[in-house]
Amino acid sequence: MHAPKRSIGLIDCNNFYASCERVFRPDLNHQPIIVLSNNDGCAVSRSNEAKALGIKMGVPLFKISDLVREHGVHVFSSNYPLYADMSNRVMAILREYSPVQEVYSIDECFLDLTGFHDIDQRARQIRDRVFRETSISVCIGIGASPTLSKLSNFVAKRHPRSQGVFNFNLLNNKQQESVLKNIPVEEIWGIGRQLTKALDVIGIQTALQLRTADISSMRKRFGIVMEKTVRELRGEACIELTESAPAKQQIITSRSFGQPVTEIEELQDALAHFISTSARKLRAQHSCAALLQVFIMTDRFREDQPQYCPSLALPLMTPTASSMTLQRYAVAALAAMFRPGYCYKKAGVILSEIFPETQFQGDMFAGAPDDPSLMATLDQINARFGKGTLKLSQDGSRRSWQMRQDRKSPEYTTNWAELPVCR
DNA sequence: TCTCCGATTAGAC
DNA sequence: CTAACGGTCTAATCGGAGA
Repeated sequence: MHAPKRSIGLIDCNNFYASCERVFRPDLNHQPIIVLSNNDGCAVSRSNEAKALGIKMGVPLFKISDLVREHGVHVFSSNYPLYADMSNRVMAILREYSPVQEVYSIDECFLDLTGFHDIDQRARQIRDRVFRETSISVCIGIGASPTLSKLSNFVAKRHPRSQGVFNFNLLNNKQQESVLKNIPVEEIWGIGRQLTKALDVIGIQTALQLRTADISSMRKRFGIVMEKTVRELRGEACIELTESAPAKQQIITSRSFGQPVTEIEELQDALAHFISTSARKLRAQHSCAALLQVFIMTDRFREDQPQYCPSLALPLMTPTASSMTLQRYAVAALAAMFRPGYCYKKAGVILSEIFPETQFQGDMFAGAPDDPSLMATLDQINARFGKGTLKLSQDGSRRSWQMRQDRKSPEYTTNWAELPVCR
């Protein structure tokens, strides 16, 4: 007896960040748009028109400035509060269509559609409803495994004839083969640049060739991940959907600076801010951390300048989630590492060795532990009155290090103060 | 020789 | 005018240290 064939759906928003920007700027429909990464560095989302101009994913803005000027490409800084809010709206709608949802990233989610009647029809309903209620268009791929659902999503995106929905399960073997033959291996989930190169060496270039490769020799040569990928291509679901995200094992906050930083005070201010962000995330998942790592670095692209990229790991005797305690350690680490005379371009903090907070509460022999109620109060006030209402004195008084965001749209859906006013 | 651990690699978005 | 290239996260694997 083998398991009945499953129908996994993968719903992916089209050009998500660019689409979010267009929801509130309908005048930009049919115009080329790009959205930039942090610090206005690289293009990370492009409307179809921008793709048609040849703007590649991840290209730095300065390399396409001519193209942008000549074709009047509309350029936006990333507006995460807006994208996160739009994402929540889309995901809430999708959740209504299956008892099993895994939100995989800000713009895509898996739905287990196994057992539903007329799945194609249901997928089209989902797509129409999401567009009607959010103005975001999505494509839906369906397959017997998560890998096949991703692959089907790729087909749905690439072929307009599919009208945004492609169900691999409806194909006979001959049709499956002709689809897989036309998909290059690098489009398969889990096959990145390095594996593509290594597979090419042994003559595997298409999804069909990978599906028919010998499992045990693929495993021996490439490891367990590859074995699962091959099995999934054959319709055997090896990757389980996980509905609730497990607590993070590691929390990183790091940023490139808007301009080079030379003074220790500015780095201190930035690190204090990064600690606040990380510690808040830590408390939100009811954890505490036993290891703090701090790093600062110069600009690796400036080969003409001296480079210095120190980092320091501080094991914490008592695990903590207190912003104050962590800030003190971070400042001490910085003092130990800092060397004057360098142009620093980036810094960050890493919290790891993360445990549930309860595990370390009420140890009366550990000396004076951090008082969690102080941080809880701070979090509550900020939740009620807005991010940054109350913060510690180290954090964020100096702004020279902040990232560039010259072209950010208003936070239309989450901030009254940024709503454009009609007059 | 086996096991554990930190560092490195690869991938996703 | 110039200079300008992102941020988080996980899992697997590797290689050395210590049992």
